[in-house]
Amino acid sequence: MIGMDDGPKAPPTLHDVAREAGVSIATASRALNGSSRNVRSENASRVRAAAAKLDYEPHLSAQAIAKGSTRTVALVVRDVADPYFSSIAAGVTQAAQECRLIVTMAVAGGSPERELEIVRTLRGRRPRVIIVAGSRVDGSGTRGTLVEELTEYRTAGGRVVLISQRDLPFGTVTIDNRGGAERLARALLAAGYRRFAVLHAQERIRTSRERHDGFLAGLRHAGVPEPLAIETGFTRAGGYEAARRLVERGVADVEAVFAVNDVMAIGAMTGLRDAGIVPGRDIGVAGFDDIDAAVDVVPALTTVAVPLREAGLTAMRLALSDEETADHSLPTNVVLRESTPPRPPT
Amino acid sequence: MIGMDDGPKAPPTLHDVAREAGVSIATASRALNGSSRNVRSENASRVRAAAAKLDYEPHLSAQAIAKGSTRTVALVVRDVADPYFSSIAAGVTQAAQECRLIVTMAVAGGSPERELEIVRTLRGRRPRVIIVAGSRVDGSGTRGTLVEELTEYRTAGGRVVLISQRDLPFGTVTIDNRGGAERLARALLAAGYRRFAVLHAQERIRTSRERHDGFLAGLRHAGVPEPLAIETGFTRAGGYEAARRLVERGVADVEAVFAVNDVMAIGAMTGLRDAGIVPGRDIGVAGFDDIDAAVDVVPALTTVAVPLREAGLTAMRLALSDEETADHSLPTNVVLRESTPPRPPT
DNA sequence: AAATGTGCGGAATACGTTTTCCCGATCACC
DNA sequence: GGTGATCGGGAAAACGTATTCCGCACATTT
Repeated sequence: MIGMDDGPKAPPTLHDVAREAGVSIATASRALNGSSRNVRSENASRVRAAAAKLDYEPHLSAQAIAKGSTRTVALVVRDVADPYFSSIAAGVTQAAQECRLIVTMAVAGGSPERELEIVRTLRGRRPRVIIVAGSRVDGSGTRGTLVEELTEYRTAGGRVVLISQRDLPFGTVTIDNRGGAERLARALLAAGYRRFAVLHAQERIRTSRERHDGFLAGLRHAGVPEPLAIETGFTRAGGYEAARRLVERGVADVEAVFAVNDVMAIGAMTGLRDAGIVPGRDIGVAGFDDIDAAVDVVPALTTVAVPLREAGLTAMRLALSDEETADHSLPTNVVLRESTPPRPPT
Repeated sequence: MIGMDDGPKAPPTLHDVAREAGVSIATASRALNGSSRNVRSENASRVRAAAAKLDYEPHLSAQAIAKGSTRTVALVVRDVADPYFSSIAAGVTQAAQECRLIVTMAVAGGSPERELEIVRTLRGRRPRVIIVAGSRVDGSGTRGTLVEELTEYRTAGGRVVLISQRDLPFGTVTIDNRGGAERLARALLAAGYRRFAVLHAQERIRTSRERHDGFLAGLRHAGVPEPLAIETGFTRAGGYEAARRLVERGVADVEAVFAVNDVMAIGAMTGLRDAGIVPGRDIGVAGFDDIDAAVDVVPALTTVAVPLREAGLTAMRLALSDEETADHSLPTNVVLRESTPPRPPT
């Protein structure tokens, strides 16, 4: 036993299995992944036995290169830890699993450059599908080359699906932000609210813009004053800060605050409360997304439910369908809760 | 142009690049990924130019098979949408990115069989590292074969790191659940609480057990009555339901509720409130994890902060270090908030 | 019984890289 | 000017699998 090498032992290959079973590797390959060709059942079972005995697992890279295609789908998101994206990821993962596909995830962190770099190196993995969720901005400079990159990938036979990114020549699944916000506005009008403040993010963030526009559209022709618009960050901290600004300015003339997403709304509620204004009693608050926390907050948050997991599922299905550039829009649902109690008519 | 095939155009290969640059593929390969060999700088730049012109991206599977190793790390979690795991995933992803590694994620969904199946097929991808976070149970039947599978993977040269799973012969990073719960118990005692209820999950869920045990240990020798133990699901719904049961039973003799994680605690708060008992005023509530929602809930939740992202980072670092089976424990921190106000001495 | 088909095993090739090995050219040194 | 070393280029082998192609044995038809 002198000189025995205890280093890494190479995993068994198809060759080993074939030898163990006493057949050629061609037969072994055919036996293990049912090809169009038949193999005598006795040989087949011997091969299977050998594979089990050696604990053989096919080398996916080798298969990929031999077959010229992989079984992976690449998902790029802005941030895994954000419930918005992780819900989408859960949907994608679930749908992929049903098709026996493996999903690999990359995190772009909100940087368009990083996003571009990721998509570029992703091509090297030759995934069957690339799904891009939540590119941060639109219309900006690097966006163009991202489109080029994806187009090139598609001409090489890949499938591309974008989530929450309209107007690009790929399959897209979008959220009905505009319609949801519009219906929310109407619901708030119906509840007796008349004077609003809107907490929104930068114009270039499309989701924020769409929700803001939709809300204004819902208010139109209702004869209510133009809402006060406050620009802030797309985060909880942004909502908090905006609420403070709102309070400083004086809040007597606003009856309800609409924040373009739930985390902002929740931050705003805390901000208002810290300033002595009780959400749901002194002022109405509404958000958008219906994240889990919306029901746990007090008062429970009025919001617009967005089927995020569903969006992931749909994206995956769209990718596997044969429509190249379908646009699939998902409906949103207004959910009224205690943060916007009906307001007695003045 | 008749008969022009507009179908998928194969992406350029190293061969194409070499031809374009007028050199051999060997030279092209050497020029593109600085090998130990030198190539004349003129040739090198011509190759680079050709690669850029053709928009060449190396086929990672081919590289993997030629080099015999990949640059991927495989992460298996129970559920991406759960903030607990997505935070860990964020940490892993970040650390991996720093090392130019790609992370692929698989979701086990809390099923040990599925987990085993995943790890098995994962071997086929020959990742450099496998990180398993939150296997659900321990000591059970399939656990054994999972260990076998991972051991085999390691003898083949792979690195294994387990998160939140002690006592297994691999690198592990664990959370100091016991200590955190113990200190939480002491803090609550110091705040004047004496009579507790503990909302916990099944015994086989290790995290739940450790936190429960730690809490009891913190209470020991304090001369307080044995806490009331209520078993329920490890989820928000479980917490809600347990709270209802607690209220039905009669809640007069409990001063504070400790739920073994935050989502349970938050569910319990809602459950209590729905029954007319106001958390933070009528009864104290504490959780564990310090998820983001803990501060947005009203009253803000007393809890034990767990460095989840950090756990992911540490796991990745541990995997890349050369200690085979180090055990890295991460500290936890008690955070007192409004859900457990100091209680006036009776 | 010859001709034709059919079922199945195996050798060989392909996939896109990296790497080893060989070979010619240039250089340094005596 | 010969000898050896160094440098860099290219041919070819290797990685592990899928698949094409060839050939053999056997069954079916005429």
